[in-house]
Amino acid sequence: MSKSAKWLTPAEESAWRKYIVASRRLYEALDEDLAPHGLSLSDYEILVHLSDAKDRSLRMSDLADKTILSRSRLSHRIKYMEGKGWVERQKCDSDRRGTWAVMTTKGWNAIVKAAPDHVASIRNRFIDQISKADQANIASAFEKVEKTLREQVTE
Amino acid sequence: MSKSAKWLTPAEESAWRKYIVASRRLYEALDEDLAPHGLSLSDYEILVHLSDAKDRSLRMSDLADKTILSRSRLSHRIKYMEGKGWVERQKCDSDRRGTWAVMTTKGWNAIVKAAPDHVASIRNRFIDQISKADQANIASAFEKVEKTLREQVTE
DNA sequence: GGTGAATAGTTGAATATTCAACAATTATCA
DNA sequence: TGATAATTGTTGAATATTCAACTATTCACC
Repeated sequence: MSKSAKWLTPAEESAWRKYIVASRRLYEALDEDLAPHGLSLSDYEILVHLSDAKDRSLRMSDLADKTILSRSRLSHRIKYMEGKGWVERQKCDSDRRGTWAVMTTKGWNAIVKAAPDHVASIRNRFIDQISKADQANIASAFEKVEKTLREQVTE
Repeated sequence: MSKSAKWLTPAEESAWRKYIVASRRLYEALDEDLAPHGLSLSDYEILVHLSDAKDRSLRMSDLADKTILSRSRLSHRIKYMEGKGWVERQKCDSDRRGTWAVMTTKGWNAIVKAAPDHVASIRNRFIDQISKADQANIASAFEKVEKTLREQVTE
């Protein structure tokens, strides 16, 4: 760290503050909207990635990468979701260290039921509040941020 | 919820995904950068708001609002920070239900020491990755999002 | 002035998340 | 081959956060 000790300009500070405050509140709101379905935002993400995957199955480590969850956290979470009957674990044949997380029909039903509300929630609280142009700006800006982040990790 | 069941267009979905993924990683990175100073991002925020305040003091509830932390969480956190010697609590005279959180010199030193690294971290990982124009776009877009969120709460 | 509702803040128990250690397996490579 | 390193995933303990209940005080208002 401590490359440059250059402070933020007022414009930069404003962008940063507004982004961080809105993000925190947005996350909170989406999570609340999802709560009636008995899902947290990260549980939802887990189910989404599983439902997109071939055979609705994913190796634990792939799922952890996709959801940006630590392996340990995912393990604990999957244990919980197993209890709910939303997923099952299966031993992996090709790599015997591995485990498949497999979404059940019950899990599929849970996400199908939650999805319309969740999408409406994203729309009402985020997408519909910003212009089409800003959507594009945000997409490209954050893609850049993420790309750099990815590169910086291995620096 | 469930106002409109309208799904997201590809452009909308892309904006949403890129924003959410980058945000998660960004948060993670900033938190890691701060860790060597023995601070989490929210501890840092608590100290920032205190150091900006008159007499470096804030009522617990004001501090909770500014930092977007629940009162309970703030209470626990302040207890921890009291242990570190960064803040003290003082009974409030004008409203005897109240408590002031008061930053100590030690707390001030802690944040002064951490600030340059943290700012550099925000700069390297976020601000410097986006154009000036996008900074402005992001500021206004997220301000809008936050404003709506604030209004929606009381709906 | 007194009563009931609202607010400030804390607390301990319930949950969730991180952290460090671990077993099992596979990859690397001399 | 065989030794060492790296990867996968889990576990239990440590920490952090939420949740619900609670005390104390102030506010609203008759």
